[in-house]
Amino acid sequence: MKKILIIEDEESILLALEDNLALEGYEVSSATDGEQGFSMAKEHGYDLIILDIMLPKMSGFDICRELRQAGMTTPILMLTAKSQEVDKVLGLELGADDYVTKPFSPRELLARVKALLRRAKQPKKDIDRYRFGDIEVDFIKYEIRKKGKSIYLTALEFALLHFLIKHKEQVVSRDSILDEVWGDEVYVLPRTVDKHIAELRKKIEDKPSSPKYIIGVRGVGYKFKG
Amino acid sequence: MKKILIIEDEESILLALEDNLALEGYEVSSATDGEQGFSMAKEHGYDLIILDIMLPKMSGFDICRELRQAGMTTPILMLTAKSQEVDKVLGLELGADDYVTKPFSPRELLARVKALLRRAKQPKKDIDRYRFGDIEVDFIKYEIRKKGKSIYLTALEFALLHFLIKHKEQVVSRDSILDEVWGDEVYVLPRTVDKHIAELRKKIEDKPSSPKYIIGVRGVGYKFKG
DNA sequence: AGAATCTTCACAGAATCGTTACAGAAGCTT
DNA sequence: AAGCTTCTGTAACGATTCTGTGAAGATTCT
Repeated sequence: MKKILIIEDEESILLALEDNLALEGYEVSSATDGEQGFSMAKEHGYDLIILDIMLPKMSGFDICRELRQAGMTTPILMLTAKSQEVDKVLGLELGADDYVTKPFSPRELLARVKALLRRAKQPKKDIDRYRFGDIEVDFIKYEIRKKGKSIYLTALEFALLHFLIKHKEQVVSRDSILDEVWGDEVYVLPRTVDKHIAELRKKIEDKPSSPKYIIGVRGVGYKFKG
Repeated sequence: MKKILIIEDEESILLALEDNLALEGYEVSSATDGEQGFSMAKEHGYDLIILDIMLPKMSGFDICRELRQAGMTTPILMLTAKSQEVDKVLGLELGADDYVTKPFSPRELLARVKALLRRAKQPKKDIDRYRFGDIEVDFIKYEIRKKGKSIYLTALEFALLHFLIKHKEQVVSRDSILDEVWGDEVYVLPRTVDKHIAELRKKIEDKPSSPKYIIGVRGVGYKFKG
C-alpha cells in the first residue's frame, strides 16, 4: 500500500485530503508545520509527498529544495494558493514534480497523485557514481577512493555499499539487505550482514568503532548517512 | 545515463538546473567558475555542457572556444542574460550548439537539452583504431603490433579485445561479453571467456600473470585499462 | 585430412564468505 | 543503580567459490 505524507497547516484542507486519500486506499500521514513535515519526510520512506507552500516554521519551497539536495527522489506534489502564479514555475524549478492550485477538486488531486505514483514507480534509477565525505565511488568501474587513495572492496562489499547508498538516510533491516544484496533464494544468517558491515567500516570509515557513515540502529538495522 | 556538466556561478540558477536535470535522470556535475569548469570539461566525458557566459575567472566564450579548438565535439548549450543579444550569434559562432536566454523556464531548457542529446547521439562510431601502452591496434585491417612488432590474434580475440576497449575502464561481466562478442543465441559457458582472456593476455601483456591492461575483477568480470 | 581455433574439463592456489563465539554496549526491570 | 537480557562489533577459522591455466576433445576451415 502506498504511503503518502501531507504537509499542510490548514485543517480543513488537511482533513479533506486525508479522507479522500484514505478512501482510495492510501496510507496517509500528516504534518502541520514545515519543520515537523521536513523531518518526517526525511525519516520515513513515503511514496509521495503533498506539500503546501505556505507553512509555519519552514516553507514548502525550502522543504522541497532540501529534500532534493539530500538526494531524495520521492515525488512531490505542491499545493499553491491561486494568486501565487509565479510560484508554479519556481516550485518545479526547485524539484517538485507537479502542482495543484487551491482551491482544487478532489478528483483533480487524486488524478495527479495517481499519475505521479505511476510515473515514479518505473525508472528507479541506480546510482552509478557517488561521493560522500572524502570518498568517491564509481560502481561501474568498481573503483572507490578515499582522500584520493584507491581502496579495495570485494564485489559483495560494493553491492552492499551500493544498496546502502541507494537507501541513504533510511534505516534498512538486515533482512531487506539480505533480500536485495544476497538475493531471495540464498539462505544466509542475518548476522552475516553485520560482518560485512564491519568490513566496510574498516575500509571506509575514519574511525570504524564510531562510524560516521554507516550507522547501526539498534533493534532495526543500519542507516547510511552521506 | 547521460552526464551533464553545468558551469554557472549564480547559485539559485545552478540549484534549479541541477535539480531539474537530476530529476530527469541525468547525472549532473557542476562548476561555479570558469577555470574549474574548463578543466572539468576537458577531463571527463560529458555528454552535454551547459555554460553560462558571465563567469568568474574565465568567460563562457573562452571556454567554448578553447574546447572546440581542442577538438571537443560535446554539445554546448549557452545561457545568456537577456540583454546580451549580440552574444547569441557570437556564442554560436564560437561553436556552441544552442542557447537559452535568462530567465528561462525549466520546460524550455529541458526540451533543448533533450534535443541536443538526441542530435548528438547519432552514430556512436565504433573504435577502429586504438593505441595503448606500446600497442597499436587497427580493427579494420585486423592488425595489431606491440613495440612495432606485429603479433597475431584470431578473429575471436580481435572481437574480444575490441569489446574490451569499447568498454574500457568499465567492468564487464562474462555474460555481457558473451552476449556481445559471441552473440545472443550461442550457448557457451562463461568460463570460456576466461580462456580467451588468458590467450589475449599471453599475447599483449608484458607479464600475463600480473596483467596491466586486462584486469580481472573477482566476482564481477573484467576491466580494460588503457 | 591436417591445421587452426574453439570449447570444455580439471585442478590448484587464492580470495572471499558464512558461521561461531565471545565480550562489551544498550535496553529493561525492579 | 544493580542485575538480567538482548543486541552488536569483531576476530578467528574452516568451507566455499572464483580464477588462471594447461590438457584434451570438438569443431571449423582450407
